[in-house]
This record gives sequence, C-alpha cells and structure tokens, in this order.
Amino acid sequence: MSGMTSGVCVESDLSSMLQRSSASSHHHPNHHGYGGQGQVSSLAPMLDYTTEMDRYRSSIASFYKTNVNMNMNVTNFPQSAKLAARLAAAAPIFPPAAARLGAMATAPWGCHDNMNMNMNHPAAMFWGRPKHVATAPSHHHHHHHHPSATAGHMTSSHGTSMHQGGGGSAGGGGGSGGSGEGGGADKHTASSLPVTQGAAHHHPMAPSNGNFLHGYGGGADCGGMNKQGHAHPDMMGLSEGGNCNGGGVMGSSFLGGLGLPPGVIVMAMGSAGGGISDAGSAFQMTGGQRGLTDCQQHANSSPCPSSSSPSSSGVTAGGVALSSSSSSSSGAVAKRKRKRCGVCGPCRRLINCGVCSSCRNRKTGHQICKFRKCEELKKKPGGGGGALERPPSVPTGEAFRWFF
DNA sequence: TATAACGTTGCG
DNA sequence: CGCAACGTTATA
Repeated sequence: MSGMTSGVCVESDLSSMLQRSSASSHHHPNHHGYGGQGQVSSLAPMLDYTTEMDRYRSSIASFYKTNVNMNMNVTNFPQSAKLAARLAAAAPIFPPAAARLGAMATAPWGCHDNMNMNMNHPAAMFWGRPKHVATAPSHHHHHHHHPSATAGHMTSSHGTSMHQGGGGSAGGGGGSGGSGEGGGADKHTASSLPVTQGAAHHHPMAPSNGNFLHGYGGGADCGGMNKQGHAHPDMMGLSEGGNCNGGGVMGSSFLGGLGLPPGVIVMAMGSAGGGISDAGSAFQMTGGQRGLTDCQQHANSSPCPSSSSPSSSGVTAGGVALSSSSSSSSGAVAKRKRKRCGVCGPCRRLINCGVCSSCRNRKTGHQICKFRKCEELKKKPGGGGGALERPPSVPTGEAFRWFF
C-alpha cells in the first residue's frame, strides 16, 4: 500500500493522510457507497487497472512532482494530446465538483469527510454510478464514526472511493480505467491486494457483482478498445492528475499538514474550489475546454435545467460553473443542445469503446460511444425528475457558501 | 473547415 | 421500444 499511495497521486495521498488522521485504518470509507449499489463491484476491472495504474503512477508521480501545481496541464503527457485534453477536461470535471461537494458538505464537520472528498476524485474514476452516487449517500451509515447526521448528503463523498482506501490510489485509478480494458488477468493477482482489503471491510459489495456497469461491462469487452486502450493509461493518469490538481494538491497539503480544523478545511476547500476553477481554466487551456464547457453548461442546462440554473445561478450547484457566462443566458436559449453532465459513469469514461455501434459508425452515426453516453442525456430531454446528482451537490454548495 | 456530439426522425 | 442515420450545433 504505502508505496502505492505515495506514488499515486496527491489525491491519494490526501485520502490516505486524511484517513490516517481521522482513523487509522479501517474504516474507511469504503464502505459505502457504491457498495450498496454494487457499482464498485467492478473490482476486477479495477485490479487490472491497478496494475497499470502503478505504471502510470510512477510516471505520474514524477510528473506531479514536477508539475505539482494545479496547472499540471495535460501538456505534460506524452500521449496524444487529444486524449489528454479530454481527460483533462473530463477528469477535472467531476472531481472537482465532487470534491467540492464533499468538501463543502463535510468541511464543516470534520476531517473524515475530507477524506471523502478526496475520495471523490477517485470516485470519479470509477464507473460509477452516477445516479447512485448522488443518491447513495444517504445510506452508508456504516461509517463508524462520522460526524453525524449530516452525513447524509455527503453522498459522493463517501462512497466513492474509499474502498480503495488503503490502496486507494490504486483503486481509484484502477477503477476508472477499469472499464476499458479487461485485460491483464495476470495482473489481478498483484492488484488483488487492494481488493482484498477492500473486501474485508467493505461491505457487501461483492466483488463479483456485476453491477458495475453493465454497460461498462461492455466496455470491458471493449478489450478491443485496446487501440484506444493505451489511452486509458493516459486517461487514468490524467484523470488522477486532474483531480489532484484540481484542488487535491493544495488541499492535501493543507489537510495533511494542518490539523485541519473544520474552518481551515473549508478554506481549503474554498481554495480548492478556487483552485478548481482555476484548474478548470487551466484545463481549458489545455484543451479541456470541451469538458469544462460541458460541465458548466450542463450545469446550466442539462442536468437540471430548471433546478440547477435557477438555484445555482451559476457557480453553486454545478460546481464548476464558473462563468459560462454567455451560455448562462439560462432563460433565453434554454433549449440548446444539452451537454454531458460530466459526472455520471459514462461521462467519466473518457474513452470510446471502439466496438459499439456508435463508435463504429461514428462517421455516419454522429453519436458518442454508447458507453460514454451521458446518463443525463439518455434520460431524456425534459428530465423533470432527475435531480439526484445535482441536488446533493446543491445543498452542499449552499453549505459551502455559508462559510463565505 | 473538421471533428465531436446532441436531437430528431425513420425503420425494424 | 430500441437502433441507426441524418441534421444541427458546438468547439478546436
């Protein structure tokens, strides 16, 4: 574990740190979340990725050191810029958002949560379940301690990632990539480590559950993806990096170093938030634009057009929505194309499976990979109900504001 | 201008 | 109802 942690990314560190601080080892977070949903289940995939992740990590790690800052624009990545860009974009998207959420929500309370935040990032990676994520939160009780009641909203925070807890980093990384390659069974073994742990504590998430994305399953199949496959790594890396960057880095330092009084934390978060936004911009620079934009926009329109826009008025909810100013016109255009939410599993995906009809017919179909199709968009246009994802966040956001 | 993706429509 | 393709929009 240790190795992993350090290596991986800051975020992981954070999480680990946090964990330590708060609780020593167990607990974690794992539990949750997803557990219920089973999403996480995809341990297997994770494993695979885990291994790979290691590689990346190393690279990333170094990379990090070098570029530690939030700016770590993807640029560094050797790989295809595009992917990188995307990744960057994508990654940043939720993580930050999630992070914020988590942060905000938790901030007030305590460290624990913080961890969660971090976790979020990772979370981003895993397949996830978009919705669940949002919803899931409620339960998790298990955490042992936690602060209290509020726990509820933390939603994403917990669940997400934790199980990786120990191996967190690994897990996270793996997770995200997971879907894609199904590849190296062999590796599993090694990777199994994390899993084991996770399993132990975790709950019921049966490793096997297939839950984890049916869709993704497909993704896995995508083994074919290989062509793009290598991309994963990048992605993974990026994503992690992105996350870290986003606020992770900073946050970590704070948290870790400081004791982290709630207030402080908050600040961190705030900063993180700021950072995030910055990151966002950074990403954009990189080319992540699209991603960002998506986020922002979706904030306005897609996810919860109605709810989000109004309430959020901008920054709040979506999390990222900094300035989409123009588009924000909210009322006016309203019916534009909806954008990907950026937080759902598919959106997190980042890579095209290459085997689905959409991928194969991209030229004629003009459709995004099925595995990457945003849940929100799938939902349908009107979308009246949905709300889950954002909602949680929203509250969070508010909480967040309070501080300010 | 090229590419990616959303929205809509037509077909099975 | 689901899928595939077309048209359109958005971004680089």
